[in-house]
Amino acid sequence: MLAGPVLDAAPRLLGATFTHGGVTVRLTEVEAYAGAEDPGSHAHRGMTQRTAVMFGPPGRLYVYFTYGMHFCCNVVCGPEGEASALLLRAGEVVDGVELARSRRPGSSDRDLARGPGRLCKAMGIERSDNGLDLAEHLQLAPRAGDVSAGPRVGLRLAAERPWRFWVTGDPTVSRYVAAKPRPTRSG
DNA sequence: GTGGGGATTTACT
DNA sequence: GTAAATCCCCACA
Repeated sequence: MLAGPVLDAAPRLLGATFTHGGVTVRLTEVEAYAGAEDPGSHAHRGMTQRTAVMFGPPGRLYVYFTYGMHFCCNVVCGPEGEASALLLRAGEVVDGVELARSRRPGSSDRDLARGPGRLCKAMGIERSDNGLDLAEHLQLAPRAGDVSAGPRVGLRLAAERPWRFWVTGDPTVSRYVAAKPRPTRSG
């Protein structure tokens, strides 16, 4: 049961607070990536320089760059060598709101960290934070509300696995958008 | 050394 | 709702 530990950790992370760059966020949405066996995970093709952090010990931050302009961050949750992690998809800014606003001008408070790329931007997370030890950044807390589960977002492989978890009814949870097929540039 | 794809967001219609 | 923006990473030769 490789997926076991990650899927178990997901509900516990919801409601927890994550502090970085002077901003504190209450996590409302996460997404599980369960090791090398998971076709949707970056770790699927084995350890590379980029995914090395995922294969390392739990409790560290895995940051990656995507679509040429956005960072996304994960919390490594599985034991060392398993490469399981939870993508932090959304949260509510509960402290450092002004700093978050300055990083995301034009955004409403509700949208400050509503989405993985937005969350990283609001918190000032970037490539240099890859591998960061989260021991003093993550604070588990009692969760207000129930947890829902559903399909993952944005993936073209194994997206149907119900490994996205969110706080039921929370307004800062991102809207589900199915992966869009990309047109080939060859035409 | 080169080519193709990606765990997204934003602006415009 | 649809389209565009844009760097990095990985696989192959």
